[in-house]
Amino acid sequence: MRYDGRLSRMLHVLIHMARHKGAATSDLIAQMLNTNPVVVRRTMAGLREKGYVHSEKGHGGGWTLSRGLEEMTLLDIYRAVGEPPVFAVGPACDRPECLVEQAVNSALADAFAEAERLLLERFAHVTLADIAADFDNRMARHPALAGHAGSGCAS
Amino acid sequence: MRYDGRLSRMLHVLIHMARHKGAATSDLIAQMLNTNPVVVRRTMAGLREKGYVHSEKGHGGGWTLSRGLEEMTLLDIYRAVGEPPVFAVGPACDRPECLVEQAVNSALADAFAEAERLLLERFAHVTLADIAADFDNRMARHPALAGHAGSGCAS
DNA sequence: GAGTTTGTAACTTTGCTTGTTGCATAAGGT
DNA sequence: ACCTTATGCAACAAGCAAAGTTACAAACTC
Repeated sequence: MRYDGRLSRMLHVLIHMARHKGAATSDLIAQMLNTNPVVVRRTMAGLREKGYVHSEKGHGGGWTLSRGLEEMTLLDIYRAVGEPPVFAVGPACDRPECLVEQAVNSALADAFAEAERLLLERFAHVTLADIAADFDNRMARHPALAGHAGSGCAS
Repeated sequence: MRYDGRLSRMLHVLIHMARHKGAATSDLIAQMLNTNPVVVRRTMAGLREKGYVHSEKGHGGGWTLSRGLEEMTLLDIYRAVGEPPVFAVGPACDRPECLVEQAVNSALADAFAEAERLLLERFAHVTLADIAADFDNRMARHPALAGHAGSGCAS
């Protein structure tokens, strides 16, 4: 089963936007993510609804941040992209009649709930500014890799 | 993104097998899971390789447990079904050149690693016998729902 | 008004999981 | 011996969800 990369991609974009002067067009963002502008609009729409970004049409339009990176946590963005299911494994069926299956689901659900709680709690304590700071550290060590170079990710 | 239900299904089957006299054929198991025998063989093959179950051909053949439920943990079975990825969300790309993306991946990877550690540790402490005991409790409260009734799970 | 850019709907492509079919292999029953 | 019952396995088909694509309307700037 393949990963849902929306959270990762949006974090990536938001931090780039913070370093970008003026509005970033869907086209520009799509190039950064190696995808296409329609997909960008689709995903960014969620962030706009929650008030993290703003979009403007027409000449000079595009996307801008509505607040500082220190005011956005991983949890915020996770929720804004639609709170995709965290776990890739889960119950085979939601309302099993079989009592064995109920017992199995219950055991798994307990374990997953605990892990999810830990994960989201951690998400809540990491701001995008923290990640940007980590980026600055990496940048200081490898100044050559500053830009995006359009290379993105081949995978 | 849809769940991987292999772990759940195999737990379900193993507990049924423990209550079943003699070998259970792939066909019988398939009916319990509302699937078909080939899929059962495919998945059970992993458990056989790890030594949790045994299969025999021919008349009276089928699948049998190779050890008691108290000697199998959730972790064991999770590993036997191929250690499917636990998380449904993840990095958009594995070896990003972009330093921003590296910082993002690093932040996410830390959080996921911690949650996964917690989850697997919990898995290691739950035996199938624990789940079977829970089943017995449910059974005591709802004796009418004892069997499978072939209904399985419509979803 | 001309040129940009987002917004959105509909459709196509892609990748993965599951389901299905077909046949070889092995064991038991008569 | 021969037939029936099973697993083992490979190859193919179907279904589904995410991503990509196309097309066009709406809104904004110059």
